[in-house]
Amino acid sequence: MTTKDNSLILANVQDNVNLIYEKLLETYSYQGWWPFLSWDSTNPRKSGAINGYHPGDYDFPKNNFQKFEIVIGSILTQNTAWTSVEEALKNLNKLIEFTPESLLDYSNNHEEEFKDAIRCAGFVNQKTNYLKNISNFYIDIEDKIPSRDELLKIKGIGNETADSILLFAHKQKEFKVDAYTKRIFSYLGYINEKDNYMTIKQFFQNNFSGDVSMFQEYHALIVEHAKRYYTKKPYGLNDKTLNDFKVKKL
DNA sequence: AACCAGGACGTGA
DNA sequence: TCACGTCATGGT
Repeated sequence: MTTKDNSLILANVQDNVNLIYEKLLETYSYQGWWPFLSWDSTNPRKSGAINGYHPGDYDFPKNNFQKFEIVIGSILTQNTAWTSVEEALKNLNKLIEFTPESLLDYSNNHEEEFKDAIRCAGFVNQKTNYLKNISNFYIDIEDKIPSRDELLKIKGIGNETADSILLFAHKQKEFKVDAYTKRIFSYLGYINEKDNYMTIKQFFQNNFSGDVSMFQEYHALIVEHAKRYYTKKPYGLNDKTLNDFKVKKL
C-alpha cells in the first residue's frame, strides 16, 4: 500500500469520526448532561439522557457546588445505572452541601446515614471511601484545576472517572471513553475490542476536531446511541444509524 | 433468574 | 502488561 493510499484512509477515518458525531447529534439532538439539578421541583427535567437537563447549554458548571456535584456523580456512576445515581444525588442533597468540606464532615460524623443515602448507587463501602478521598484532594488543591496524573493517583479515580471530571467539571478537552464507546467503534471497525483505554482515547483526541463542548456532547451521544443498540450481544446488530460508517474490509 | 449498569482495584501469571 | 475476581444495588 502506498503512502498516498494510506493517507487517504486516515483522512477518511478523521472525516468519519466527525461525521458520526454529526449523525448522532442529528439523530438524538443535544443531550444536556451534567450537572444534574433535577431536585429543582419547580423545573422538572427528564431522567436519563434524551433532552436532558440543559440541552445545548454548555455554560456549566456555574459555581463550585455544581462543579463538585459533577465530581460526586462521576464516582457514583461507576458501573452503575444513571437513574440510581440521580436518586443518590437527591438523597445527598438533603444531607449535605455539595462541597468537599460538607461531604467529609457528614460522612465522618454520620457514616451510616451517608451510606444509606448513596446505597442505591451500589458499592457503598468503596464509593464512600472514594468520595472521602476526592474530597480531601479538592480541599488540598483549593481552586486549581487538577492534572490528569494527580487525579489518577487518588484511590477510586481511574482513567474514565478522571476524564469525566476533567471534561465535565473542569471543561478540559479530554475525551471520555467508556464501555459503550469501545463497543460502538470496535463494531464499526475503527478500533480493536482489546485496545486499552489510552489507545482509544488517543484515537478520538487525534481524529475528532470538536471543541470542549463537542467532546462533552459526543460522549453523551455515544451513550444514548449505545443504550439502544449496544447493550445486548451481539452488539450493534440493529444499528442502522451508523451502518454507512462501517469500515470496509479489503 | 441471569444479566447489565455512564468502573476501579488487587492479585497472580 | 493483562486477565480475572471482587465490590453492592436495582432494574429488566
